[in-house]
Amino acid sequence: MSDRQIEVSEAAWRVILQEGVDRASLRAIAQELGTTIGVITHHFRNKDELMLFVLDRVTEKLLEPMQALSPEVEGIERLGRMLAVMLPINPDLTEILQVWLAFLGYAVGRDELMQEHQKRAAQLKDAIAQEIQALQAEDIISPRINPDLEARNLLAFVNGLAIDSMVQDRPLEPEIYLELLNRQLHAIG
Amino acid sequence: MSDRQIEVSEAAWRVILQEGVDRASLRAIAQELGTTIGVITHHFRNKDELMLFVLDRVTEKLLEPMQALSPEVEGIERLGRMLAVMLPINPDLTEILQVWLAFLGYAVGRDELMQEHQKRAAQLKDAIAQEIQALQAEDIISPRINPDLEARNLLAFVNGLAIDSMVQDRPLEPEIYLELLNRQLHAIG
DNA sequence: ACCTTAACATAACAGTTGTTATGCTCAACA
DNA sequence: TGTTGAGCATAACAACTGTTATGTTAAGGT
Repeated sequence: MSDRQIEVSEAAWRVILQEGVDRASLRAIAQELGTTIGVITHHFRNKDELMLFVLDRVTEKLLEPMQALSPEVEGIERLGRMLAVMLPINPDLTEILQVWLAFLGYAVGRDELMQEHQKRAAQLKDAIAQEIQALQAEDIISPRINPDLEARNLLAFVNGLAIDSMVQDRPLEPEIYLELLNRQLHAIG
Repeated sequence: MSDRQIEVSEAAWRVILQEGVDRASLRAIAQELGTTIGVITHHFRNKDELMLFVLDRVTEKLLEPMQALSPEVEGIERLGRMLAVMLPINPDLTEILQVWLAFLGYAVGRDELMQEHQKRAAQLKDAIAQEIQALQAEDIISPRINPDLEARNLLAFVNGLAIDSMVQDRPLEPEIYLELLNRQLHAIG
């Protein structure tokens, strides 16, 4: 994972946002980078490898802030914060979610790529489920609920809100997204 | 909207599911149809028009069962049924949702196409919001909640469940999706 | 019998795609 | 000083893209 690879992937990132995944050709990416395709072919075996690299960066950008959460944040609020990093509440997150959605749609009809999504979704789900279990151990959440199911439920909700922000003509105010998320958490705690 | 146009769009539908939107070329669609591309070019001005036609069919297949709901079904159950037609609880719906997701991802970086999605999403949202208002008029739902916001909230949830069924390695049981939806409805009623 | 038109098939078009091979340049090292 | 390799540019490749023009065929109407 060299610096140059990251630069290339970020050029690809921008092309995907502006033109769409399927139109993110090597030449278009190279142009966005301000070079020729030689740079890309030198740093990546082929296009698929580059695309997977970009997808990796999407996952990173979502998982990182989750794992970087201060240990001071505890209880239900911690769970809320973990989920809030997937909410379309600032331009950065909106970008990430757009690229994620582009890749997800791109994976329909591409079984191998869809499996990659499943791997990453499983990671996310496990992280949330684990946190729920921790909260159960602290008697903050009822032991009767199923951590795995609840994690999927919550992730479905934040994913849905991400889509909402793109398909509704205007996204809701950030505070409202957060409020809706809190309502979900309240239903558990 | 001739019969032949529908046949072509359904061939396109199948190619999208099996190969992906971006790989649904005119030649691939014609082959799936068992003809040559002459059929397509004769019945559609260009490819974009065909694609929009397919997108229309996605919306139809979601809105139709919503509007076809028997007037006997009333109250909260009616709202639930309206939303349940977007749940990944049978193969047909799973197909529809996959094509929808493929198109949605395809729309990232294509502003015109994204606006089409927004139009259709607005239709859906209005239908749900209207039903909520009706329930408020019948004193079944608190007048304090915002129909529009609640409609977006509920749609986000069912959309999220649709995504869940694709990115999690195994979809949940149909009854569980329905149960999760019911929980959402309970939080309102 | 003649004309028209719908419904295709076929072919050619210029443009774009990812991949591969080859060549260049310059810094690091022996 | 000579050699090696990384980093990149350039060019050529066959395969594929949507669009358009031009046939062909058969049915319907007059």
